[in-house]
Amino acid sequence: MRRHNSALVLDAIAAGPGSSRAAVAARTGLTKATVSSLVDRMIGAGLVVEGEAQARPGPGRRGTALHLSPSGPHGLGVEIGVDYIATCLVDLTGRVRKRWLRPSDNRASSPGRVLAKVATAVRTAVREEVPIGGLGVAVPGLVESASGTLRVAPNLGWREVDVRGELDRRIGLDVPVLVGNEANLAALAELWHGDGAADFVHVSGEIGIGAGIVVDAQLFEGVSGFGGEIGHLPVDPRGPRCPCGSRGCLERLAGQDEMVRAAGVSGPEELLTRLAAGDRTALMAVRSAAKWLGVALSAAVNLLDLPTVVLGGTYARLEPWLREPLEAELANRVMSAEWAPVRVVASSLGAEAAVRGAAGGAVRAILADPDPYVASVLA
Amino acid sequence: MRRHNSALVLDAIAAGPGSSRAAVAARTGLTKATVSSLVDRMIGAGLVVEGEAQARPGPGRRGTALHLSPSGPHGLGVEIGVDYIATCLVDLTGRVRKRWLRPSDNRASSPGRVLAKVATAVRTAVREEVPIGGLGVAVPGLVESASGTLRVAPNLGWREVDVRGELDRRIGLDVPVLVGNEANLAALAELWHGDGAADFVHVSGEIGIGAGIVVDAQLFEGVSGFGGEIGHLPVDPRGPRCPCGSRGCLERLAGQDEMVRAAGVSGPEELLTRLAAGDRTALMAVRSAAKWLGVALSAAVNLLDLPTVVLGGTYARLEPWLREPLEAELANRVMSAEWAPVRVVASSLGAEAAVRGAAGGAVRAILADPDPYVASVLA
DNA sequence: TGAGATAAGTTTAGGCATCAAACTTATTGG
DNA sequence: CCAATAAGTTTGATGCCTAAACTTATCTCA
Repeated sequence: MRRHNSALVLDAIAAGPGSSRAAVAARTGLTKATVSSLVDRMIGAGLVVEGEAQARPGPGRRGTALHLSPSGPHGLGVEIGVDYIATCLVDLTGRVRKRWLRPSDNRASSPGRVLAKVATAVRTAVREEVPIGGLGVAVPGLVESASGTLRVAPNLGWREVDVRGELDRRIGLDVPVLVGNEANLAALAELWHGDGAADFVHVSGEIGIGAGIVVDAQLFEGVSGFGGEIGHLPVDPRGPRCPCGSRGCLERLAGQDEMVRAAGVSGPEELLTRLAAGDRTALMAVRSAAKWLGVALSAAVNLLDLPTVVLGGTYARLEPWLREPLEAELANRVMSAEWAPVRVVASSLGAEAAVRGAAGGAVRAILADPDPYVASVLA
Repeated sequence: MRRHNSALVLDAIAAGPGSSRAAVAARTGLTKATVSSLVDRMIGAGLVVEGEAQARPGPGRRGTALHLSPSGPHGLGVEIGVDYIATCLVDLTGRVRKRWLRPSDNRASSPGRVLAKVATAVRTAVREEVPIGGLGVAVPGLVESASGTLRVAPNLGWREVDVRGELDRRIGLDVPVLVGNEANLAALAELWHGDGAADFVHVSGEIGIGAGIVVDAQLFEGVSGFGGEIGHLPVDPRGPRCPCGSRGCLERLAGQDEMVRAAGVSGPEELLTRLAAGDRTALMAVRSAAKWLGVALSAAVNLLDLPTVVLGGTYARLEPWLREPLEAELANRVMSAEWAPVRVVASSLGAEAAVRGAAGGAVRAILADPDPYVASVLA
């Protein structure tokens, strides 16, 4: 009962920062008395702080503003990329306190060695002297989220790695550890920090192509966490062979590597300069990727009836060149398109989305069900 | 609180019919005292009945078996087909008490005239003298389930029909009215009465092709209830024009009408006899439909990672001829297929699934949240 | 400047569902 | 027929919520 209502109240405060107790009561349908007692508990636990009394138009006592505490528990996010390890520390409101990025060729290292680096990164962040409420880890592969096990990460060459267990062992931190697929966490970050859309596919093009599907403000994980794995949708049955064993996979036709190869450049940075300069080969390469992306996305959009496509990762920066051909392809293939066209937008977080999602996920767990945390602090 | 626990307890009784109060307590984690009081309430409201005391292996008092009451509130389901109106009455356990089927060319009638017939069907069922706890209506079109409004039903030629409102007006029955898409309700029926699979796509081929997607024992409705509308997935970009305005829609290539046309027969019945007789044209027609079906289903299966495809409606009876080419197509196109092949099974309910789903949905609403019903009965 | 009006937030008394533990009832087996 | 065992009920305590009265703070108007 209290558990449920605590979540309700905290959610109201998060949704409307600066609300008074009375406003929260009106919003949640609880009585002022109940809200008062729950809020006091959460202030005691350091989740909520009181702010200035707000002005009001007419007569009457002014309400005291309530906010999520910026010095409350922080979420620590780590992203294990193919060639880097990114870390960031966010507070309850989602603001980034500090971030780190260190290059690391994880493809060439064993899981053990990489996780040791992750542990070092975590220890560095812990030195910031802010309370850590949870740890989130984003990995570019298939994750069984319940156990925190990485089943397979093709682009790292890893299989069956008990990420949660390993990290629990390597860092003495007694906090919940969330392990998630990089694309899924990026989609969640977009949900929390984006333009407010609650239904979309978020495609992030890094070395691989991942998609996170958000329906009704909830991540759609699919049956075995495999949901939304769009990278290996076979878009061209007669296309080139893919390391996964199939033919004409999206990733093979629209991934970063393929764009770079087709454009004849050294990497994504050069690709961007060439595009800006109007280089014909580069433009063609991106246009072709957009077309294949459109084929795969239209299947998702048709089936799940999603109104929005968010371009994340490398695709975010390529948006000016991707958008038009992608929208054309979608308009052609999506059945409800002429009635309600699919919106294509660039992610506001870009390549940073995954870490932000990992860090956010760690604190969101507290926000979604604060009572256990409150109880543990007050005990 | 009580509301939540009532649902918990009733769910335990439904899942394990014949359990004792003590067993339910163990299963739900509530105390025996709490379970006793909740069960007594539900017995009072006529949802639950006590059965014989069960034998037990050792010493100790025997528990009294608890069952969902077969004389409790019944669900009344009505299906508005293109050329028939089907009705059925089911009890809390899902057993069919009685069913009706009357031919009716609904394509040629106005919504008002058809809904008048539905009202008559409802009145007939009410004469059975069993308590009606809810009414479910299955329609072959796009439904906004919250309001009970039919947005559009291409195969009936209807648009914007307030089905719930109209029926509320025409029948004096004061019960909740559930309006749902025929394919979605059929999928739910399969979930409740099928072989226990909790994740599948259910495709039903009637005049149109509808799909219901069930993930984690929950119907996936999509953003605007449009989810899983597979009938107009464009499977062949260069295919024939479809009344919907697009080209090469699945429905146009694999629907009942197309199979019948391609086989050169008068209707589905004749198609079946010809198939049984080994008629070459009929076999080819079905094989082609299976191929297109495979194209559309593989997109769904890839994206949602579903392990099972259920053939419903007319397809259920065609399963012996559909299965092999369909499985071949899926094996080819589904990425995870060689690792975990997609199972193709025939629906156990066939053409009856939609009515069953409508009737079941009406009572499930009570099972899922019994307290309001209990309160209203005891008041 | 002060009384009246208005609204925020707190206190208090009461209700209701749950739980733990004691108790009653039913059954088996020596 | 009595000890052991388990189902189900009764009882008293606890915790959380609510309604309603109360206190505090602020504005407005005379």
